Amino acid sequence: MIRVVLAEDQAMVRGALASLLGLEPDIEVVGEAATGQEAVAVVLSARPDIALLDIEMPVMDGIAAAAEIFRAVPACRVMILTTFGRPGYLRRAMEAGASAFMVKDSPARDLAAAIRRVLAGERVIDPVLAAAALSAGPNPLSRRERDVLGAAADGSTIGDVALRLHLSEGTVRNYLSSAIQKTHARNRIEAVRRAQAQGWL
Amino acid sequence: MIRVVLAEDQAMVRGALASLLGLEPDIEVVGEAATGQEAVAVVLSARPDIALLDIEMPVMDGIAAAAEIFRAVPACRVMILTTFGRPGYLRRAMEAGASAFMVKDSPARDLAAAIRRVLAGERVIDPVLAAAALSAGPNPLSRRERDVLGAAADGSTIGDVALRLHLSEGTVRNYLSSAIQKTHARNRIEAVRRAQAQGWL
DNA sequence: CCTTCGCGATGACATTTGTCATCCTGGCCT
DNA sequence: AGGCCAGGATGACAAATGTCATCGCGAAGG
Repeated sequence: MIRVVLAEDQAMVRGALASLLGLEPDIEVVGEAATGQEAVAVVLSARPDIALLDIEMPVMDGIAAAAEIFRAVPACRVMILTTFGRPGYLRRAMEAGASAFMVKDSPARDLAAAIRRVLAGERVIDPVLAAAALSAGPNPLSRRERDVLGAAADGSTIGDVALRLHLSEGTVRNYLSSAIQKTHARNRIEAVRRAQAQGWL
Repeated sequence: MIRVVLAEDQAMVRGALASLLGLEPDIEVVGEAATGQEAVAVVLSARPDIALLDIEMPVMDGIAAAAEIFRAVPACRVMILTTFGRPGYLRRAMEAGASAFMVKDSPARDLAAAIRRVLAGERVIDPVLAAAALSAGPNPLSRRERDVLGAAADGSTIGDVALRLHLSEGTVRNYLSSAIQKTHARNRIEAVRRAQAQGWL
């Protein structure tokens, strides 16, 4: 039996995926989690063969959880299953030691197949996404540029961001300006959208 | 047997939900769709007892599909199952004739139960959301304010929006300004976020 | 050792944005 | 007929935003 731990924050989707995997005769869901933190804990106690993680989760996101599981339980293969096929996500997932990266709009039948392939030692990566990630290149934003852009994403004014990050307003403006240029955007909002679409941020 | 048509754009989630419902002895999934348009067509040909619709779908969203199904196939009860519990969504779904509104982070077991209750003639509405919708009140934005705010949501400049909507720049600024005030926001970006969070837009 | 680069800051500047008062139009309601 | 309101427009003005040049500092890296 292939023992799987499932992490996904939307309970109904989590339950549905569990029932989907339950249909497979050789797969068994031995644990569920709603946050990344919970996922790490469950994997530590259940010691599954596979950890199937969503990325968008509260408390700790799936990529951070992947890194932690990869470090603490090397015997457990980590698979990422996510809504948004963003090149930056794929890159970061691979760096975190994930063995697979797939998106939720591929067919349901592919999931079990991917699990078996991963267990056989293969790496499974959505081919469309792999191409996109390669052509997109790495994240051009510096650490600070990401921080500032991220802090401005919710509509905060420059003053707010400066306060929150303990920076001068002028400095915030400068980082924002360079982020705008690096993303080829025309203003802050476009820069945020572009960065999010690429999985930088 | 309760005959259900399932509309959801993410194939894997759709398949997983189908398998979840397949576990119920008295429920049968007789059709699936990935867009609202497809959902209407499938319901017209399959004549199910229940149409279970996601809201965020391409081509035609779930609310528009709900209205169309309610009009064309009154015997079919429409249920909305969505990621985002936004008060405005609930309100619009009810106006479109939906019999149920639930969010994907309630437990998986609730889904089949809700289907049975709807078929028994009940209306099923997430209680937390119902309270939020009542306290939030109706959408304060006028038709035009929504258009303009929606067109500005992707980071377009005022000039872009004016061009796209065939308005003068000054007019766009005025509508944007009043939308900002009605949403109690401090700038365009906050206004967009607030409006989206409420399900106006 | 010298260069480069990231971080942080300042000051100046042109644009964009948000706000307000005001005007015109055509429905709609009484 | 008169009043009211939404849509559309203009012009003026203050505030926020985006850009640029320039400076200092310290950590790599040749």
